[in-house]
Amino acid sequence: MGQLEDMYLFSRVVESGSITKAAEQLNIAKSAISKRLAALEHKLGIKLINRTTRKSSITDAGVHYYQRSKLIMDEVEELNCQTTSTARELHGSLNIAVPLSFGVLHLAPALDLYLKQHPLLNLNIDFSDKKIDIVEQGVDLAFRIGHLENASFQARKIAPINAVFCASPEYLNTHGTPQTPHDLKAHKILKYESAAHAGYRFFSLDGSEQLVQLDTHMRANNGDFLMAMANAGHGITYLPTFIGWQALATQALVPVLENYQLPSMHAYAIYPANRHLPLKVRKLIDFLVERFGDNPYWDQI
Amino acid sequence: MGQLEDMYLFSRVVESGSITKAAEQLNIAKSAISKRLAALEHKLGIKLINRTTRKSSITDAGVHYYQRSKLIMDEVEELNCQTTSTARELHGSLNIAVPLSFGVLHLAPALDLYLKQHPLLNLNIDFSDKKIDIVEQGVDLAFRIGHLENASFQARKIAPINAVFCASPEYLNTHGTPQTPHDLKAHKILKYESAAHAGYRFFSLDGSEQLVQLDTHMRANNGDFLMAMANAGHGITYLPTFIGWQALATQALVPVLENYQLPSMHAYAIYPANRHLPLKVRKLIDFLVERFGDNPYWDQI
DNA sequence: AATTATAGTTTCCAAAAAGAGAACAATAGT
DNA sequence: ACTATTGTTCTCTTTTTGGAAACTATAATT
Repeated sequence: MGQLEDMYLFSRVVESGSITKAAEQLNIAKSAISKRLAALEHKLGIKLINRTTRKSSITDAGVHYYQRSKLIMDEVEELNCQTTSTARELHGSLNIAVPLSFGVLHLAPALDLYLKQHPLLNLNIDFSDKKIDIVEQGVDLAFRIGHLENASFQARKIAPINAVFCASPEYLNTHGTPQTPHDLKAHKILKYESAAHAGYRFFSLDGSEQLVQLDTHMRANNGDFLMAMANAGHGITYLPTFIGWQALATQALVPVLENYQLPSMHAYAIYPANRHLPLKVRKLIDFLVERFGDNPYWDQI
Repeated sequence: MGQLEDMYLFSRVVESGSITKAAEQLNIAKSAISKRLAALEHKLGIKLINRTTRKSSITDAGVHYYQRSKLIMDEVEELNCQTTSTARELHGSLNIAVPLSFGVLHLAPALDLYLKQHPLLNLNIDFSDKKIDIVEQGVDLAFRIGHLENASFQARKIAPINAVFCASPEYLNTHGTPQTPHDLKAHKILKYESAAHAGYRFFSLDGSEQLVQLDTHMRANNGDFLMAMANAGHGITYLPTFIGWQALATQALVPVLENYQLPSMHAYAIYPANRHLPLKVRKLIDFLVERFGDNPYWDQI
């Protein structure tokens, strides 16, 4: 195998953190990686990765080689696209990680369309709400909903995410309809995700702000489940419209506290902070931005 | 084989001008080149070289791919050196073409030393006075003596080349010693090379210039032969000091017309006008410049 | 126009390289 | 000390690659 392929192999080892993980991601035997890495090191005459039985650490020379290799691989990729794309379609594989609900509900149909437009692309998709390390996992593209904390990657907004407090009419009939954030304390709250943010920060329409701590009746890391529970009258949930739009449209769920807002959120496409992002990925992002836009279809009802 | 290796293969085909020549230079069967080039084109989805049975011409896409490939290969080469050289010697192969006389007399001893300093280098040397196309031949380095006409390559002066009209004492005793350029018309001239420059342009020490056409008694494209003939009393020759220095020192040959000069010449190292010249080549040039200098040993007597 | 010479392709076969899988070795964490 | 896990080594199989010669097409020659 060629030098360029060795570079790729090596970069996968570096990014995934171990030979074993790299082998899994690349779907080849770890013995192959071990051998080729050793061969590369022998050819260069210098150790790139210090290996102990339990952990590997990159050497100084390895860091340098890795960084330069990245640039070179980017250039090759770019050249291949440039040379090819004049006469050909987007092709190759698209490795993406998507959050469960948003992925199933909105990305899946969009990807279906995108792949029909570019039949030479093949898709490798991982549904999960875990916040993966895109570099370590070696994915081309992932998605985040909410806010971006660290910026160890590039990001682009693909849609605004609105959410409303809502409940089933039956529930509200029984328990009453809250008029102020404070009223929520008397209600059963169905909350998304972990204990990370224990309180909600409300902005009223006149601009004033209040923080309200709420006990939760149920907690889950899946929006569809929370919607189903709200539908079944289990309480009030703060539901993104991309999940609840249809239920809200049919009045199966009714919004409450419409005069108050919580901090706005966005859906982001995130990708490794490389110098160059492959055309197939950029095009996909463009496509999604175009499809969802500033006022996505699920908010247009 | 890897993509990078394909690039190299392709560039050799482009530079040599044909698959067959590239195969000869690379010492592999032309069938291999044909197959791999076809595979590369297939992968890119575009023809890089238009082939007819008798000649090949590069396509537009091919030109683009070639140029970009060159840059990429340079970067890889540079990276390899950088990564490697911290802990290792110069290595790899050195492909050079040298002129016959100068090569045997002065480059050979220098190369001997250089290779002893860098034992991991292996040498591939072609002695010939033909002016080869360094790109087409795929050599790393070649040498020219005289003047550079076209500049389809980079060049660096490695030594001044002086030459004097001289003859054996016996000859001068018999035929007399010329005092002016014009006097040479009465002498037997042993001339280097072809009919290219039929006349000599003399500069006298006071700066005046005169062109003298001389008939030649003997013509050869080998300086050693001309020196031997002059030694044997066959006539007057315009002999570079790098050939004649010892004969001149021992008075086996005596200079004439020392008050006149011909246009000055230099020995040049020439190399392809790439962006980056390999370290092993640059070091060799440095070494030669250092060794010969502005006043080479053959002129210090 | 027929012939010749040459450049590239194809085909077949041998050789080399690469990957899989299992056994093995080494060590960090328990 | 034990265990789990990581990387290496070994053998075997599969895949890829390269060489040789036959084949094809066409430019140059006659």
